[in-house]
Amino acid sequence: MRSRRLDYSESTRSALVDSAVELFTKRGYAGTSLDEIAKRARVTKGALYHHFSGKQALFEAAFDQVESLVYDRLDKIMTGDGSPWERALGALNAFIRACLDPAYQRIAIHEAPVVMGWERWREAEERCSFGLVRAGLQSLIDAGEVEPVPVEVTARLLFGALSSAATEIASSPDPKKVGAEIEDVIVRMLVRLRRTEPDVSIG
Amino acid sequence: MRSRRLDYSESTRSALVDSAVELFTKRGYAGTSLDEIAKRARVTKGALYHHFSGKQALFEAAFDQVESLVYDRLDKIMTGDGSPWERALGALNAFIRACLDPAYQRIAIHEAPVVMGWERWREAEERCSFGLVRAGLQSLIDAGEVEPVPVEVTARLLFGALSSAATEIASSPDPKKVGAEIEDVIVRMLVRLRRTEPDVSIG
DNA sequence: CGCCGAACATACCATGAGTATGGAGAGCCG
DNA sequence: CGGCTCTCCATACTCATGGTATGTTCGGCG
Repeated sequence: MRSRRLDYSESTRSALVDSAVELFTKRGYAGTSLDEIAKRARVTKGALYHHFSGKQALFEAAFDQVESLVYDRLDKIMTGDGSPWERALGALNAFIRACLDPAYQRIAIHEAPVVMGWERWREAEERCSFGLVRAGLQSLIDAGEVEPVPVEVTARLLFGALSSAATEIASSPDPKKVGAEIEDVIVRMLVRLRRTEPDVSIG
Repeated sequence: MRSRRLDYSESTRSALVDSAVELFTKRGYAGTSLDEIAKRARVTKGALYHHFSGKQALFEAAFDQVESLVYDRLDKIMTGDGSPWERALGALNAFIRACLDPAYQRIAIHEAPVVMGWERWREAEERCSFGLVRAGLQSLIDAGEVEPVPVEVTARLLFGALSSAATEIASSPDPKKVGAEIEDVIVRMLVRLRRTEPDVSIG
C-alpha cells in the first residue's frame, strides 16, 4: 500500500512544477525567483531544493510538463487511423493549436533552448514534438505521398518554420486568422511536394 | 576638429561592445558578468555604466553590431544587379553563410528574443535581416516569379526555417554539407512556388 | 592658469541562487 | 506503546552579481 507520506511528497512536487510553469510562462526564466515559485506552491525554498537540484532542473521539469501534454495529443493523432496524409494534416493543425498555448510557446519553444542549452533541448525535442514531425514526414515519403526529400533537414526546416510561426500567431491581434493563413501556406507547400500521380482530394 | 577625448571615449565604448560580443557568444547572456566584460575591455564597471544604461542596453549594442554586419552584406546583394530571382538566391546563400558565424547565431538569433523580449526583437529584425527576407519575397512576387502567397506569414515561416536551420548547420560535424543540403531544400521549395511559364535555368 | 565637465574608478547596496543545519512526523521494529 | 530512523521540509545563512552613489582624473576652453 502506497504510503501517505509519498502522496504528500508527490503533491508538493507537482505543486512546485505547476507553480514554475505558471510563473515561467508569465515572467520568463530570468524574471522569476525561486522564492516566488516556492511561495506560490505554499512551501519554502527548502522543499524546492529537496525535490530539484536547482533552478535549471526545475525548469526542465516544467518543460517536460508542457511538452508531454502536446506530445500526447500529437501522438494520438499520428498513431490514429486515416491515411498518412490525413494524419499529417491533422497533426499539423494540432501543433499549430498547441502553439497558441502561452506556456508551450514561451517555455518549450523560446526559452528552453537558451536555458537548457541548445544541445540538450534538441535532444529532448528529438523524443517529442520534433520527433513526431520527422516521423510524419518520413511516413509520407515511405507511403510515396511526397517526394523523397532529405528528411532530417526538411523536418528541421519545417519545425523551425512552425515554431517561429507559433509566436507570430499568438502575438497577432487575430490569432485564428493568422493561424489559418499559416496552416494554409504550409499545406500548399506540402501539396506541392506531393507526388502528382492521382489527383486525390486533400481532405 | 574632433577632440582627442571623444576618440578615447568612442574607443572604450567599442572595446566594451567587442568584449560583450565575444563573451556573450561564448558563455551566453546569463553566463557572462559585467565585471568580466569590463575586465576584458580593460576598464571597470564605472566606464560600462557611463556608456550603457545596463546589461540589457549593452546586449542590444552587441546585437546591433553583429546584426548590422550581416545586414550590410545582404543589402548589398539585394540592391545589386541581376534578376530578382538571382538576387534572392544569392541572398539566401549569404544568409546561410552568415548563420555559420557563432556570434550572429547565438546573439542575434537565439538569445535576442529572450533577452530583449520577443516584441522588441521582432521590431529590430523588421528593419534588418527579416525585413530583407520579406522584401526579397515581395519582389519575387511583384516580378511574377513566384505565386502570390501571403507575404507576411510566408516570410515569417521562411525566416523561422532559416534561423532554425542555422543552428543545425553550425552544430553539425560537417557544416558545409548540411548547409548545402538546406540551401538545396529551400531552393527546391522556391522553385516549386515558381510560376512555371518559361523553363529558365536557375543559375 | 584655473576651472568645468565628461570620462572614468572605487566603494557600496540589494537581490536572488545555492548551502548548511535543524526539526517534525510518518513508518518500522521491539 | 515507546523509541529510533529517515524522508521531507523550514530557517538561517553565504556568495556572486547587477545596479548605484560618490570620488577622482584630465582634456578642452576661456
